[in-house]
Amino acid sequence: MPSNSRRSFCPVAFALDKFGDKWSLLIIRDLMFRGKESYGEFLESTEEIATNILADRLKRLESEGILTKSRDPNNGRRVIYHLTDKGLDLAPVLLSMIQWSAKHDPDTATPKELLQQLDDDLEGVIAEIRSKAKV
Amino acid sequence: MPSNSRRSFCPVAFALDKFGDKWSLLIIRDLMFRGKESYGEFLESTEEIATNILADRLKRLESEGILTKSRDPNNGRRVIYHLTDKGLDLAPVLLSMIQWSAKHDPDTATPKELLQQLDDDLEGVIAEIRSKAKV
DNA sequence: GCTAATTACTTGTTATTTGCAAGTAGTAAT
DNA sequence: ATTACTACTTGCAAATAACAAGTAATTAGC
Repeated sequence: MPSNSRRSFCPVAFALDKFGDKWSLLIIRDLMFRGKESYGEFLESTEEIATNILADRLKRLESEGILTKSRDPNNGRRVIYHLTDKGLDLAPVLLSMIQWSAKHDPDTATPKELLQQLDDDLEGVIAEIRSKAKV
Repeated sequence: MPSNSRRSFCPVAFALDKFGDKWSLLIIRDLMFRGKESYGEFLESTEEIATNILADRLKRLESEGILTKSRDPNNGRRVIYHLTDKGLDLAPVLLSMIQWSAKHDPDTATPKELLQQLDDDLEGVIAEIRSKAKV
């Protein structure tokens, strides 16, 4: 995106332009929390993203440097996606959204233990996410 | 929204369904950080939201309990909007987005002092936002 | 009280994006 | 060589957003 097409130089607008839609953060969630890494796995999520939208978002997120695309060395027809450091830096955004929803959605699926962990040691949770991703 | 129309019970999906579009968080930003409170002030922001979209988002955010609508007691033709506690609880989400953009957008407009404050005393910044809103 | 100016929207139309269904292409297994 | 698997692409209809214009309620000035 050329810089003269930006809506503004506001950091909130910048972030929204990168992942501010109904699907991008769900893909990032799948990568960050659920160990998913392939196209087919993303399609299986209960929110049921459309296949063309998934392809589009993966392309955009890759071009923004939030994730990377590569071949699975064990299965040449499988493409695997991973979060970059830039993508992993979104952990605090996701985690604060999870905390907000846990507080305001009576039917949230978040386990109480994770919420406790987030309250007690947010940095530790983030470090754990990073260390799992580094494998 | 009836609970059977939910995409899932994932907290990330819940949050995205409430404010996961290109405009909602910019309105919340204006309320939270810029002291804006009226329709006309929101329209003035540099991102140039369309007037029908603004009306729609204000209605949605109000119905979700994120903001409230009232008449300005000093000017009866002016409607003023304020964040509820539920809306103020989004401060960590906004602030983590600001931190992410500050790190990854070379042209970000965020002042260095605020970034330092966020690193040093995030809770203090959030408390300040709350206290300013309580007026 | 009448007129003009403010402020907050609504409405109608066009452009863009999404969602759905189907099809294509490269790689692997047999 | 054939079939299956995996990752997409394409075409079309529906929904959403953007743009331009108009309406309604309130206030301020005369």
